[in-house]
Amino acid sequence: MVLQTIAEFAYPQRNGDETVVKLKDIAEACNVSVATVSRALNGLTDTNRGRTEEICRVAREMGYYPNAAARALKTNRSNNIGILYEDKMNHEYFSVLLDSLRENAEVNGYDLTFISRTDKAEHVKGERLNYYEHARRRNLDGVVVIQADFNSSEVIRLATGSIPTVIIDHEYEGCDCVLSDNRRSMEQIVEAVYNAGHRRIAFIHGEDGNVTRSRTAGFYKSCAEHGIKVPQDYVKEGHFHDPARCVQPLLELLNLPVPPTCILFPDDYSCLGNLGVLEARGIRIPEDLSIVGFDGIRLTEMMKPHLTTYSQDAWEIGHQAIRVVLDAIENEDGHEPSQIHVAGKLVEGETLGRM
Amino acid sequence: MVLQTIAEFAYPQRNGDETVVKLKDIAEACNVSVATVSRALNGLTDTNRGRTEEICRVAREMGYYPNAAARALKTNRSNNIGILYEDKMNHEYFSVLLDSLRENAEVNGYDLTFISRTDKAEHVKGERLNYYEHARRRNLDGVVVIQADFNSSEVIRLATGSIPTVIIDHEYEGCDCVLSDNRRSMEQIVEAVYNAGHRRIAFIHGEDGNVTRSRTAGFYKSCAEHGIKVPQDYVKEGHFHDPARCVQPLLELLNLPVPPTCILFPDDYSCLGNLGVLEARGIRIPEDLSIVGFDGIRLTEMMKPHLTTYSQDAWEIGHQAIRVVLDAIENEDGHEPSQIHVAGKLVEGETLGRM
DNA sequence: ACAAAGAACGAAAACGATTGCAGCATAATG
DNA sequence: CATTATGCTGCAATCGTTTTCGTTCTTTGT
Repeated sequence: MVLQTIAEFAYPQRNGDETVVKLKDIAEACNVSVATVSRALNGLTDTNRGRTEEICRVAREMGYYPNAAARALKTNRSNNIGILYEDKMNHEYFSVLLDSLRENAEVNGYDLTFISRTDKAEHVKGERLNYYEHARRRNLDGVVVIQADFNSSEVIRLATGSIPTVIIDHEYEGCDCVLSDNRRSMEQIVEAVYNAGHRRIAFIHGEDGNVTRSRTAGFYKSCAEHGIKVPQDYVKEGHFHDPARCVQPLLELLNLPVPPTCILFPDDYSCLGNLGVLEARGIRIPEDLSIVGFDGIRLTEMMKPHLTTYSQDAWEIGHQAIRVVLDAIENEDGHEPSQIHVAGKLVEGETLGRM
Repeated sequence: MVLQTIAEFAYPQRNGDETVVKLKDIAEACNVSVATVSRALNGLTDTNRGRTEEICRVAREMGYYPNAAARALKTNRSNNIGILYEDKMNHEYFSVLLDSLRENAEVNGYDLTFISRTDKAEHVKGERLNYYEHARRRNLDGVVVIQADFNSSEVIRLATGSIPTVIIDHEYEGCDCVLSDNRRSMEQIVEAVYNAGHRRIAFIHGEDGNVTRSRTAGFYKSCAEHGIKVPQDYVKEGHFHDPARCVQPLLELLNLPVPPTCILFPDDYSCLGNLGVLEARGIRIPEDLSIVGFDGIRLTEMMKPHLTTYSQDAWEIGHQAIRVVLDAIENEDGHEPSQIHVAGKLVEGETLGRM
């Protein structure tokens, strides 16, 4: 079956049509110079209308596509945007983000390339190439930093270098960045929990960092605004995407003399992964305890009961990131660094009960 | 705090060090010709030992890195490998695979670029660029197809074209491909289930395709080998990564006069997502029913009870894919197309009970 | 000591595109 | 009709490398 399909489409002249069409070929076919062809294909103004159309037609017929390397060499533009991330990307948020970046770059005619740090050049053998040099070497037009050690000199070098760079989920002063609006999202969550009647709200946050600080700030602020006084032992440190390291704080909360009626988790994973702990103690969700996750991973919708969580708009973040970096690239002079906060939205599941 | 850090590393001469060092600069500094510098840096033989070392030293000191575009133009090699995937990549398997590809490419001095199909060129405006042309145009040295419509003429064009291509999880005759050994993995699962004492084993498989066929074949084969006669209505069609579309077949199985004692799901998602259905009917896992997933996503370890599943070795698949495509690239003539099957391993959770 | 071989290097031609400049028509203007 | 403006076009330089080929100078063998 499959073989049939292949045969059907097979290209017997496997090497036959491998000649690459270049400007020169079109020029000869049209009896004009390469310069004219180049101008015509690039849609420059000073070209004869009729001839331009003919050249374009012939180019299409001959299957012409510009050689990216030659063009990059000459114009110093690669139509390529670098993606920097250091750790593994085993998180749905990143997957969606990456998809978004790719698609948004694509519609603008840009490709995405991962920035690595190795190089085969002899004279630097063994040495690690720094990100910035790598980006320069690859003629990248811009860079999107998805996830990295934001305090490393390397990343800062990149952000302050001459290549347009946008940072995701971290703030550098004077640099372009796009962030999930962590502060506001916590506020929204607290608001919803409050509206459901809860007054004893606990928060297990992730490890220290930008994200955690924003969320914690949002949590306290919103509680204060609703007149809730948060006991000190209602806020515990857990760990992102690591249920095992959230067990301890969770148990501490449950064992409190006056335990919370609702617990906010650092993310969906650490929440879902601890359902077993709750079940083991005979705690019913949401009758006995309400829980709220964060991220809105797909599984939260599939499970019973649906997890109440907060969906970060990873797609929009990617969209904005590309928009900003393209502006920096194509609008070189007039570009003003901007810090964009992207809001997500609460996903109403079934684990937040009314009190 | 963050600002401090930035200030610390700040590069006040934000444009000062932006001059790019090229061969010519090194040549002048060393009083030799560019040709010599090029040869020295590339480690060619016909160069003086002492001078070569000096040139390398100077190059390093001046912070030289070759211009990728110029090199690509001249050598017709970009040190760039294309990645093709069409759908969204919201699946852990793909994330790991991508990470693996990236890292394995990186240690070999290659970068990864996504293949898209748009282009800004005037004469093709509006028309979709086909994958093959895009790959050529970008001077990609090789392509890894992660996920695509394998029956489309475009993909086949790519696989049969002159650019080294390796296909993941699909078989084309005469083409390089790396696959999860779906057949064998099902056999291993059935074996484990059999050893746990089960004789009434049902299988909900995913939608039709290569993967499903291999798994189904493995299922039947292994059952036969163990002397199990599989009733026709023990094998149902479900859908990958879509719990909702697995509910129907699941219910049909549960309502059977002689229901199975163990159900194999197409993947972890469709399994986990249906735990609620089972719970709603008061079915205890694994006392009343054993279930087995597929994929080994992280959440399966975090949940209680741990899901018994089968972990595909995505990392190894990526490793092999890069190995194969690099061989095809660098060993152009002597390369023999190979079909590599990568085995995974059973993850013993707690949802497979003894009968 | 002399021819042949070998080692190391430089000059220059590519690679395929873009673009400033000059030229040559033709059209517009006085 | 002479002059200037305008619209297209081609020539050639250029981007930063790699690589062929020839030259020079040193080494080796007899």
